[in-house]
Amino acid sequence: MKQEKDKKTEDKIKQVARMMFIQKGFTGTTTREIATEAGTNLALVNYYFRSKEQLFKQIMLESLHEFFESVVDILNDSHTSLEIKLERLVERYINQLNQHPDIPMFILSEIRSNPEIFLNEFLKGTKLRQTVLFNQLTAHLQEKQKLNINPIHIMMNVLSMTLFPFIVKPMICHVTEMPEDEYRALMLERKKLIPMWVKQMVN
Amino acid sequence: MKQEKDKKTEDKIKQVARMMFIQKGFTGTTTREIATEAGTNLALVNYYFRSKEQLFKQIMLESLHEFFESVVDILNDSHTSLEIKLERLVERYINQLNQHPDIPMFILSEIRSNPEIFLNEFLKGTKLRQTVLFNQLTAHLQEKQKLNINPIHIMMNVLSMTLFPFIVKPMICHVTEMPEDEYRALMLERKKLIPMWVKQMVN
DNA sequence: AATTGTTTTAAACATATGTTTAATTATTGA
DNA sequence: TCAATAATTAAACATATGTTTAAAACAATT
Repeated sequence: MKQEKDKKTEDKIKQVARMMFIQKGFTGTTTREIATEAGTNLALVNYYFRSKEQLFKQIMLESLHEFFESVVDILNDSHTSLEIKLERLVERYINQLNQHPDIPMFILSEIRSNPEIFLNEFLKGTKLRQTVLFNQLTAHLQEKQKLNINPIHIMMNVLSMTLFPFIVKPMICHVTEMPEDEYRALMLERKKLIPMWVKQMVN
Repeated sequence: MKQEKDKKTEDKIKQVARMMFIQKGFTGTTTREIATEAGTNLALVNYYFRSKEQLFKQIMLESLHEFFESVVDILNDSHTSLEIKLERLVERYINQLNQHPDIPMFILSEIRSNPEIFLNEFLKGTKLRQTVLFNQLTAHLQEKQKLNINPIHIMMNVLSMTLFPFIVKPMICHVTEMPEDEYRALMLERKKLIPMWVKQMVN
């Protein structure tokens, strides 16, 4: 072991690579850029991570984990009502997205450019229909005589209204001539609004 | 002029390039692939379109036009009510998306990898706040005493619920274990559902 | 201080890819 | 038919980029 003052080069490379991959994707990022940005030598990227692809996979796995982990325990909490789950889910997701607004586009872009590998390798075993939330939602729609509405619709609406605004932020800010911080404030309002709208849908 | 039987090579190149750009993005597509796929010589891509970038810009402009044109006349029709506009907007968008489901991701990916150039060059002059729909929506919310809800929220919800499901189709089909045609059927149901949900939001 | 193992470096390698060139072939109009 | 213009081709060019190599610098242990 050598240095303690500045972060070990291995970590520095990874940290820089994460930022760049998330911002510009796998093909949009070069090993030389990573090395330069990390203030190290080009060969060290391969020395520590074997290949660009290995490095990428590590980072993608962590991003996915970060992205799903934060909500999976809410989805499967058997002690809370549907309403509470909705509120918590949206609240936590929007907080998460405010901190890491580029993660969804990062994941979606990589799915697009490599669907099979991505879905099979990274997302195997992720089953939405078996969550507590999904079952509660299904039961609730039955009670309310809304059998014509597939619960997937409602799940999709929650995800759509929560995630999509972050995905299209640059575009919306542009076509509405809205500064970024004003947009961010709007996003925070949605923590209360989305659960309210969804409740209207299912009642 | 030479051939009439098969489409002129220039058109063939463009047609093939469009498919590939939309599916795999700018950096994910090579001029050699385009040439091979079009059954022509590599140099002809540059012969007819000067550069890969020129070719891309043409295609992107057309895609954007295709994407916005189909709805801009609905947004600005001064003879229809808010309700009718919502219904028509969602209906037409979903039809459009069923035919070209990859266009949104295509546009969003390119914005991501090149935000400034994209927004300034391709989207200048697109102003959502000046549409008839936006004004009607604003007035409606005032009438209904919903001044605390920024009309942008509602616009965003319409776009979110309409577009997002197409963007995440591969992912959702995977985590819900749903075949693609079943998913497509769900999407068609949303033509009626989304306007209904949005009306609940604003009333 | 010498040995050993780790980290860092510069350079080279191999390949991919956008672009250009110069020559050849095909088409058109006089 | 023939000259001029357009279309096509194979090859070369220039550069970018992931990866590897071999040597040097460094750190730690004995």
